Amino acid sequence: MVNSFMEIPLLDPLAGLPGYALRRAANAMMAELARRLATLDLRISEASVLMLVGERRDVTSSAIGRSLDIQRANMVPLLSRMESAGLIAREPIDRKSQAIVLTDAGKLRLKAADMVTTTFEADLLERIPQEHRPHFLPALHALWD
Amino acid sequence: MVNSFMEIPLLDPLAGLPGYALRRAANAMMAELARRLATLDLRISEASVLMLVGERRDVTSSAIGRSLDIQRANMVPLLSRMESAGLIAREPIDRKSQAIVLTDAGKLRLKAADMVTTTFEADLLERIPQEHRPHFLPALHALWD
DNA sequence: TATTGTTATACTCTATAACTATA
DNA sequence: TATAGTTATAGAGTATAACAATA
Repeated sequence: MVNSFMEIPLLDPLAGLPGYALRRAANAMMAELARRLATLDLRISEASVLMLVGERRDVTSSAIGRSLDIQRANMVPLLSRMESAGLIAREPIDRKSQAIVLTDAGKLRLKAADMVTTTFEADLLERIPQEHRPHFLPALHALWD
Repeated sequence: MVNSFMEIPLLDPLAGLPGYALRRAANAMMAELARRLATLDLRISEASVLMLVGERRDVTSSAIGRSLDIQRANMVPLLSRMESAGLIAREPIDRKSQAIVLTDAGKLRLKAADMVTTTFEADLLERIPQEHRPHFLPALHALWD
């Protein structure tokens, strides 16, 4: 053993980088959210679809994808799984487009997902010291758009 | 066409959720960083390894993984690719462990990666309005650990 | 006993190209 | 012409289980 302190993670030299910290924080929080949503047999992307469709009408697969930044092609297996699970149904808008709507089971699952995410968001904010808390969402939005 | 406003992304009902905004901001920023590092033929994980190993000595594959939150098993293909690219080499510590060290080419690539990430981090911070900026890193660290 | 390095495997997310049909 | 829905495919990250060899 050349260096006996080798195994002690003294100080992460990358921790001071906002971009790196952003990635680590997002990974940690999303892993926690995924764990909680798994109790409802939902992935994060599926819960997002439920919440989005629950508040809108006549939302097509493509429109959902644009909102959530998921490509058209990747919406196909996502919505297929949700349809197989009985959470959503497709209703024709015209001969080209279909509206994604929630089934009764989907609405019920949405209620449960809303409770989980509400608790999750509250827990997340509570971890941030009060003086930093009001600045968090505005800072994120500045990066997002 | 049932709803002519269907295609207009009026207001994302999920945008107010800090967790959702955290994910979107991290995705957007990491996509941008990945794009910039790609000009150096580096992935984010590879640049992270370069920066970590560049500041330490006798760091084993397992220790790097613990620092970067990458599992042992997933370090294997990562380091293999970097070794094939001539960026790192392995030096025996004992008959069980190997130290990951930077080759000359690795040190050169690290310098380039440092310039890219320094610019990236500065650009990231500049996008955040001044009054929110000092609160960003502390808030992220509160979520991370 | 615990840890290192490794192999194998599988799942999720993401990205691109291409095609058909319809607006 | 542009858009919707789809298929196929590939890359990247991540997760678990298992194994041999060594600390």
